[in-house]
Amino acid sequence: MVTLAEVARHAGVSASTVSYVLSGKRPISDPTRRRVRASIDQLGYQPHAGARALASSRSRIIALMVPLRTDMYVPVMLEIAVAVATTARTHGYDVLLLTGEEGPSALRRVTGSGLAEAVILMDVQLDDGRLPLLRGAAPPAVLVGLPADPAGLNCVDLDFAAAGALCVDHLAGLGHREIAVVGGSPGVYARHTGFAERTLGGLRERAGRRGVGLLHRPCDGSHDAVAGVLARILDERPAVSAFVVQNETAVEPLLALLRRTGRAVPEDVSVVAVCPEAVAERASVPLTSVAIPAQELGRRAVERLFARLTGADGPDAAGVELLAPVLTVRASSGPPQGRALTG
Amino acid sequence: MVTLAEVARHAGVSASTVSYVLSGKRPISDPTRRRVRASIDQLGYQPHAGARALASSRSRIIALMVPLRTDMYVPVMLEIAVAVATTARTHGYDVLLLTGEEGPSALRRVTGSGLAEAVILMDVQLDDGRLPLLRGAAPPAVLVGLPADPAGLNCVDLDFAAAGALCVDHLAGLGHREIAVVGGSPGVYARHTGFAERTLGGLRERAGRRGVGLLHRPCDGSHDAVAGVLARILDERPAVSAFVVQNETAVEPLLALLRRTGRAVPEDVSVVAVCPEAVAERASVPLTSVAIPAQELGRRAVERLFARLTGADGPDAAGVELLAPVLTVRASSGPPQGRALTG
DNA sequence: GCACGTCGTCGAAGCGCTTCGATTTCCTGT
DNA sequence: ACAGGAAATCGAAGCGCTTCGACGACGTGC
Repeated sequence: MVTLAEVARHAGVSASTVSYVLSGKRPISDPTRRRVRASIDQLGYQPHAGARALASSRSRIIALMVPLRTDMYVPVMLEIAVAVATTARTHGYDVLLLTGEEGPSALRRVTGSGLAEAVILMDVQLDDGRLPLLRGAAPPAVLVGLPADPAGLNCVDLDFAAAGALCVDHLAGLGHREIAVVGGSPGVYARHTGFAERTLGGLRERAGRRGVGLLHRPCDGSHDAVAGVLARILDERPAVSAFVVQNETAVEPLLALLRRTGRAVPEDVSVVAVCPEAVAERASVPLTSVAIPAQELGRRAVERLFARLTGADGPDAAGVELLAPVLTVRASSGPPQGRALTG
Repeated sequence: MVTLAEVARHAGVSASTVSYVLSGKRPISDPTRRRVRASIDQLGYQPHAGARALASSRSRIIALMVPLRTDMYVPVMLEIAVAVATTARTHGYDVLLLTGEEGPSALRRVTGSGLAEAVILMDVQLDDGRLPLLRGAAPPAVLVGLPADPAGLNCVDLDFAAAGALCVDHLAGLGHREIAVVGGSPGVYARHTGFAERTLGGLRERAGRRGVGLLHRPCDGSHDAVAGVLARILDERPAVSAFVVQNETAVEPLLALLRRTGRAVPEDVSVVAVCPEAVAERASVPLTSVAIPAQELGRRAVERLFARLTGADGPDAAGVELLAPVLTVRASSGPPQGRALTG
């Protein structure tokens, strides 16, 4: 292994000079810098990460905690993770992958040992067990998701409440009066996952305001579960003319079942989804949908972290950033049967 | 921050004694050990990762390189990654997340700087650009996947060739004489992704041996793409009575299309998939399938890495480990129309 | 032509840990 | 009762890097 000292000897300068060339923290004359750079290249020098972390007490690593459960939005999770890693690299940082398994103690471990300088948490519950560790100053953190009480926390998420409202607005605008919501799996609600409840809140609020009927049913992604839920919905509210789906695995089963029971989309029923663009575009009927901007979420989370890490710890060190939802109209939504679009 | 020295002072011993208590590399008397342990707990001591890595030249970190593309088996990728992280933790290691974006140089970086002791690579291409860096001794690595020439490399993967053969055996055993293969997206083949080509090889070899007709078509996962591919297959080979699908996103579209065109599964056509169990179980018709054992792959990869890392670098330091495929019969396969099961 | 500030570089002191003798203590065998 | 060992602990020397104060060699202002 090549060390700084060897580079220094090779370039005929002191070790500290090489260090300053690398860090740019003190001015170095042009000829010297050139010489050092050449030696570095020639010897293939790579600074030792541990030594660097020890001396500078900065590891240049951030930890990313992903949920271990795989019952929800898996592709979204991976996309966020990849975006986090990519964005971190542009700042010269690497990403340590933590699973939820170890629980809150994992945070203490990587943070207390100086392994990671900061943390990004995904899949935050409304009342997450990891939150107490994060309030206040101790370790810099950004949550992807929104807990019940975000005071003193740094959060980024899609504005799911607004997303829900947007769906209702779109459908009500088309003339629908009865909407059914096919939600995430029951476990998602049992865990009080923020995004699910917030979407529901937004849907309800806006439906109430516009005088539209709303029926919500959690739903597993399996074909059978969707069939059961659909049957019950149509039984309870025969007047339902539109569905909002917030469960990507339920999308195709739902469309298939509607087709099979002779309901054309969008002529007989409209379907609006909250899901990644890729899912909406490739569905058997291209879906009118509110996109889940996975990449953007990952990127924003990292940017906020670095703002906090490098910035002057300004007044906006903490705070919530909700991305505005965007609804894209595709083929799956239209005015309800027998009615013209009323505008 | 609490240091080793403070713990030592608090316990009334020398720093080295504390270190030996922690590492167990030298015998420490029971009373002393107890005292040290108590001090550690009381002070909330956590060893500094960088210092430890510097002094011992072991970072206790392995790097995991995941593909950045999201066109293939995304949930499988995440599941492998999580299994890798979890298994690594049981050995006291953490996992650094690398994306394919940086390319081979990322390997050099994390490895050359001592950041990671070893590497696990996912989504290996038949002729992967990262392979040259890995041949021979330099840095310990395990591939999840199988390149064209695995000489000198350490690989773990499902035996996709055997999986293909197994599918043919199952269908031929039921009496099918014409099989169509709905493959991964064209990009997968263009990139010469190992598993896709190996499955195809296994399918072809066994089909040839058993005198069964085989037609292969790459296929995107979108509904329209599946529709196109299906139409062409039925056009070219009207006698096709069974499908093998190796593309989880194509599964539901295919089933929906078969239904829509009045072909019952499994009465009129059989469908066998190579996909994760979860997908097979939850499909609109539960699928006879060869499982992709994501967790197992992740776990085995890590175990092999540690065998190599800690082991005596025995003769089997390198080598290929192919997991035997398991075919589970579910509802989607049966004898072809108008024929009894011949055994 | 002399005090003074700059610029570029060097030396040395750590950062917190591991590890390798060396040292002390206490047992064992005879 | 005494040499010889084993067992338990200590001290010190790094691991490779960053960083701070210091220092020589300049140019500048009067």
